[in-house]
Amino acid sequence: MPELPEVETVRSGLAGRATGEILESLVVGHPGILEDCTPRDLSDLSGFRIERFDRIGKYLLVRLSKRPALRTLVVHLGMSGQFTFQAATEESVEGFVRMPSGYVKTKGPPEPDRHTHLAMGCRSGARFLFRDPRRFGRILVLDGWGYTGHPRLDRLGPDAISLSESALAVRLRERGGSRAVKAVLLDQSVLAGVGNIYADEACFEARIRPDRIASRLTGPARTRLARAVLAVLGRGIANAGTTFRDFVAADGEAGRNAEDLRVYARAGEPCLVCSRPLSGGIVATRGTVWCPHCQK
DNA sequence: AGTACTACCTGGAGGC
DNA sequence: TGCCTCCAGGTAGTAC
Repeated sequence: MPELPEVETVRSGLAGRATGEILESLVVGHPGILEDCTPRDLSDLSGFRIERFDRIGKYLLVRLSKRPALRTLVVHLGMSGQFTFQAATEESVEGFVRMPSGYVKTKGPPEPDRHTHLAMGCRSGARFLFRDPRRFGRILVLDGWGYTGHPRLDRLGPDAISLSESALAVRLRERGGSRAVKAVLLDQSVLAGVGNIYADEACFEARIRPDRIASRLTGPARTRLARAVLAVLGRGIANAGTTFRDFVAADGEAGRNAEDLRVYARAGEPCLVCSRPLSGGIVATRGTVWCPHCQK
């Protein structure tokens, strides 16, 4: 679901197309997705210009300015969140786009529906939509442009792909503790950005059982794990994210990484290395898949 | 302090 | 066909 590679795919897609837009009308559908802010705080962003898009872990940070004021719109996609952008030139009517040849069905961003919890119209006529059927996503408005300033952000460890392989290995040693390797990878205060899919993929690539106690890993195993984390996240970004059901990039396109996954959602199917059946179970309260032969 | 577990939420899949 | 139950999972909060 939206983990670091998916959020990075959204961020880079927006950075290229939506930077410079000026917000005009901000309409909240379901206030439950707002955290520590009100619909009024959102509508007060009218007139702010989008200066850049940043990301830390699974959080998208939309940097806004108006005269001396700086704000950050923080977006977390939860499990099923979609944050899409439709440029003014892509005039659409109920799922259709007007082209020179007439109206044609669009494969682009979704149209507003009962799962659309925030719509942001821009002065240019462009539009952002935040859609999230399961409503695990959250939106916050913060003063300033920091990477801290709210408990959610203050708790985060370093962004996973901001670390070198050796720094990541050190981090895993210092913050490993007496819990499963998978629990450590999922702990956003250790490392920000890894979720259930990439945790399983990283453990497989490092040939480490996800239920191994982290503090008992050898040095070489930690190094393999650090390398694997960076590798699987890098592949995910290169493939524009993993789409199982809901994830789409800012332009509405699905990611291509699902076909590159080696263990996630493949319990019972043959291991791509040894051909023995993959095991499935619960580790750190999450559905987990691993190869009992290849991962020790 | 560190670790473990549950509530939140909905759509889709599977059983009968 | 339709109803029911179960499952997915990121995070905060609570329990131990």
